[in-house]
Amino acid sequence: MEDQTKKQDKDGRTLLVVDGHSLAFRAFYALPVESFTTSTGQPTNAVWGFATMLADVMAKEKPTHMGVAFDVKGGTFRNAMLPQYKGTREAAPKELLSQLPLIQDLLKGLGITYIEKPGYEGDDIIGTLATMGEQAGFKTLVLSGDRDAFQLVDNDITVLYPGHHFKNLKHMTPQAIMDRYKVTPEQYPDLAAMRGEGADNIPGVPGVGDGYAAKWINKYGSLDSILEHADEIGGKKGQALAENANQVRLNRKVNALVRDLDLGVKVEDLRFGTIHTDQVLPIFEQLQFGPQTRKKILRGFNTVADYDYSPASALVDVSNKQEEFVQPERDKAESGDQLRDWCEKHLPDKALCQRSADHVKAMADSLDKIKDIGDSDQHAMCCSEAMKEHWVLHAIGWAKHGDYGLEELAILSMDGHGLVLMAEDIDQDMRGAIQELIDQRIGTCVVHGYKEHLHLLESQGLHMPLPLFDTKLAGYLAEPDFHADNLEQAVAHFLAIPVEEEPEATQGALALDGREDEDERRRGTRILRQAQYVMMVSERLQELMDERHQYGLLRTIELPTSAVLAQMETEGAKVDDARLKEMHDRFAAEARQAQEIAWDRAGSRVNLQSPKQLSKVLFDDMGLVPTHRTKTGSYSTNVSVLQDLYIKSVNNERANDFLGALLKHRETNKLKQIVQTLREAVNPRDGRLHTTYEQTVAATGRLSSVDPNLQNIPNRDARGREIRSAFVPGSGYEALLSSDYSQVELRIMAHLSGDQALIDAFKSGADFHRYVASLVYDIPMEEVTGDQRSHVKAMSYGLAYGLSTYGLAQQLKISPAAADVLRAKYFATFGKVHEYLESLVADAREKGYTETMFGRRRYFPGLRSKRRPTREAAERAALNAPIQGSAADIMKIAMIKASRALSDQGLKSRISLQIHDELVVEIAPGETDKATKLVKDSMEHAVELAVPLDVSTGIGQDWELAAH
DNA sequence: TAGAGCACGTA
DNA sequence: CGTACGTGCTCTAA
Repeated sequence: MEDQTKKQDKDGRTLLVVDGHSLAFRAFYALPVESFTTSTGQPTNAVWGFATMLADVMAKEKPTHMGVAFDVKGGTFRNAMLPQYKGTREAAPKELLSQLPLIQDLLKGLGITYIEKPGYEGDDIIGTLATMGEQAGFKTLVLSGDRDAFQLVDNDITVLYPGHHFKNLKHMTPQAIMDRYKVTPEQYPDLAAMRGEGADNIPGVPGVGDGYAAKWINKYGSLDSILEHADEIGGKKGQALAENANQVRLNRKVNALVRDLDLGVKVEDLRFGTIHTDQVLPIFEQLQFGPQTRKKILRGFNTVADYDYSPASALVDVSNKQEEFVQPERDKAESGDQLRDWCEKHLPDKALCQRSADHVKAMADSLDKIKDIGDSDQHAMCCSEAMKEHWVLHAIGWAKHGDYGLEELAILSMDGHGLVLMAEDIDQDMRGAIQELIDQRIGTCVVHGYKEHLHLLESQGLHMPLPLFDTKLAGYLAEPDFHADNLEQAVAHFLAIPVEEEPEATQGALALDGREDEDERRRGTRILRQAQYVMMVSERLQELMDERHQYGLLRTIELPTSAVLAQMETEGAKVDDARLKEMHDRFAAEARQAQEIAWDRAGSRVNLQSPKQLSKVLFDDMGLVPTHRTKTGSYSTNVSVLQDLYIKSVNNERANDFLGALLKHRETNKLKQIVQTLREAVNPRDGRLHTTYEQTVAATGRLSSVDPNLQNIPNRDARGREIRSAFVPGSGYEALLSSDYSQVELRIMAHLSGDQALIDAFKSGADFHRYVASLVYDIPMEEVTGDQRSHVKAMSYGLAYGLSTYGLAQQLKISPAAADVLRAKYFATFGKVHEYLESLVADAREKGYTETMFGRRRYFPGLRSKRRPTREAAERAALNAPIQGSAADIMKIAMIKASRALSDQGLKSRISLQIHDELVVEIAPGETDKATKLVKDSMEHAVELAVPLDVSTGIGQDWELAAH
C-alpha cells in the first residue's frame, strides 16, 4: 500500500526544467527572421519557436511543475577561467537579444516561473533545479539545446535535446547517452572536455572527436588517468592530447555544472500558476501572433483542463507491472551450425514448437467455426503453453514498389539472449540454418508485422509459415484507432512506459577509422532493442487477446489475410503503360487548353490549383456571390459551388466562360494527375503496380492501399473509368475477373437486426430497392416510380452512415419535412432495423466499444464528450463501425478462402486487387470458368447469414471491360 | 521545412 | 448536419 502511494506520487509529478537561452538560440537559427517580423520591424522568430515548441512539449509530457532558466548579462565565474568562453554567444545578434524580454514577459503571463542569477549561467540553474526535482522525487525533464546538460542524466533525469531540425526532441536517457557516445552521463563532461564545444567557443584537442575521446575514456577510466597516460597513446592524436592537456583540464572545470546553488525557490514553487489572459493577450497582440498560434500556445499550457480520455489508459493496468527495459545479451553465430547450436540452447524445444504450430495451423484452418474458436479449450491450452515459451524474429529492411531488401535480422530468446545477422553476411549455409529454424520453431515465433516479414524474408529466398503471434496485428485489434508511428511508440502506449525514440541511423562525429565498426555495433544494438520491445509488448498483447477472446480473429482472419496480401503485393497488377501514356498526354492537353481559356477570361495567370487565388478572382474580381464556406471560414471553391455559380452566371459571359473552363480543368487535371501518379509507381522490372495494403490502419477493419492507392481508381463516370482500361492481364494470363458483393452492408444489417421484412426483401431475389420502395410506400412493385426508388435507395444506404434527415433532404433535394416523412415510413416498415441501429449506439455508450460479427472491436471515447458535435460524430461512427467492419471481416474471409481454393485446385489464376467489396483476379489461360466459380463461391459462402450474399462477376480483357 | 487546409478519387 | 480511407497541391508559420 505504501509502495503504491509512493509510486503514484512519483508517476504523477513531472518537473520540466527549461534552458531558456539555448532554446531561444535554437529557435532563432531554425526559423527565418524574414518570415517572422511584425509590421513595426520587431523580429519574433525566436519567441514563436520557443513558445510553440514549449507548448508541444507541455502537451506531450504533461509536466506538473516547470522552471525556466536564463543567463544574465555580464560574466560568470567561467569567464574568469576561460576568457573567450561563450564568445560566440555574447556576439548574438540584436534581432535575437531583443526577443529575450518578450519571451520572459510571455512566460510571466502564462504563469511560468523563470530564474536568473548573476554570476552564474542558466546551465547552473538548470543543474540545480534538476537536482532539486530529483531529490524531491520528481520525474525530471531538462529541455536544453546545450550538450553540457547531458551530465545531469540519470534514471530520474532525462534531457530533451533538439535534433538536427529542432522540432523533434530526443529523450536522452542513460542508455541513449551510452548508445550515442559510448560513455556514461557522468563521463560525458570528460569526453566533451577533450572534444571541445564549438557552440561555446571552447577548443578541444585538434583531431579528436567523440570517437577517440570515448575510446580513451573506456580504456583509462578518468580524464586524469588519460592525461597521465597521454604519452602511451602515441601518434598524432596522443601528441595533440599531451600538448593540450592544460586546455582539457580547464575545459573540464568549465563544463562542470553547479548543482547546489541557492536559488531562493523550492520545487513546490514551480507549480504552474494561472494563465493571466489579460497579460498574455496584449503580448500576442504586440507580437502579432495569429489565432492559430494563440490557440496552440494556450492549449499547450492548459493541459490540466484538457480531459483526455483514451481507451489505452483504461486497458493498461500500469500498477500491474512496470516493465523495465533490459538490453539483451548479444551472442554471435558465424555459421549455420553455430546458429543451430544457439537455437538448441536458447529457444523452446522443437516438440513444443511443433505442437504449438499444429494448434496455430488448426485455428487458421477453422474459418467456418471462427466464432467459437476464441473460446475453445484447445485454444486456451495452446495459448497458455505458448505464452510461456516464445521467441522473437525481427527483420528490418527496405521496400519500394514491390522490391524488398533485408538489412538485418535479429533472433531473441526469452532468456534475454539475442543474435543479430547482417543481410550481407547471410550465405547459403546460414540461409539454410535460418530456414531450418523457421520451419522447426515457427509455432512459438513472435513477429511485429507478419506481412512485412514475409516480404523481407522472401527477398532472401526464405519462407515463413504462420507465426504464433504478431504484435502489430494484435495491437491493431486491441485498439484500432491507435496509430503508432514506430515500434517505440507502440511499446510506450501499450506498456504505459516512457520509451526513447531511436536515434537516427547514422550520425556524424564518429572518428573516421572507428566508423564502420561503430556503425555495425549500433546497427546490431538497435535491432536487438527493437526485438526486445516486441518481446515486451507481445506479452501484454497476448494477455489482451486472451481476455477479449480475439485470438480467433487474429489467427483465423488477420494472420492468414497477411499471407494473402503479401502474395498480392508481390505479384502486383499489370498495367498497359502505353495506354496510360496516351491518356496522360490527352488529359494534359485538355487541361492546358482549359487553363488558357480560364486565364484569358480571368485576365491573369491565376493558379487554378490554388483555392485561395481562385476565391480572389471569383468573389473579389468577378463579384460572384459565394455560396459555401469551408470549416476555417474561407469561401469554398469545390465542384458543387462551382457548378452552382456556373448555372447562376448565365448572364455574365466572362464569369460563365471562366467557370466552365475551370470545371473542365479541375476534372481533366485530376485525371491527369491520377494517371501520372500511377505511371510513376510502375515497377520498371515487370511493368506492374505493386501497391501496399495497410492491414492496421483503417479503424473499422477495412484494408487501405498506399503507394499507389489502387482502391480509388475512378469509376463513377466514363471519362475516369477509362483509366481502369489500363489494368490488363500480364503475360501468361488471358483475362481479368471482377467479382463484387452487392449491397453487403445492407445484407449485414438485415442479418444482424433480424428484421424479417428486410430479410425477405433479400430472399425474394427481386430488384432490391424497388422491392423495398413498394413496401415503404405500400404500393405494388410495378407502380414504384424512379424517384421513389432512388429516394428509398438513398435512405437505405444512408442508414449505415447515420445519415440525418437534413443530410438526406440535401442529397435528394427535397424538403427536410419530406425527408422526415420518408424516414418515418421507412422505419415503420423496417422496425427492427431501427431498433438495431439504436441499440448499437446504446451498447457502445454502455461498454465503450462496438463489436463486429467476429469480435473486432472499436472504442469510442467521443460518446462521452460534452461537446455535441464530437458526441454525435462518435455516435455515427459507432453506428457504422460494426456494419462496415463486419463487411470487412467477411471480405477477408472470402479472400483467404478464394486464395486457398485457387491454389488447392492447382490453378495459376490469382487475386490481384481488393477494393473493399470487389476482388480483381488475374485469369490464367483456360481457367476462366473454374476460377470464376471458385472465387464466387468463396465470396458467397464466406459466412452463412440469414440472407444470401449476392456476388456478381464479369470477365474482360481489362478492368473496365470486366465490370458488369 | 513541416504541417494544415483544401480538394477529390474510391467503397 | 454521412462512414472509412490516400494523395497532390498550395501556402502558412509573422
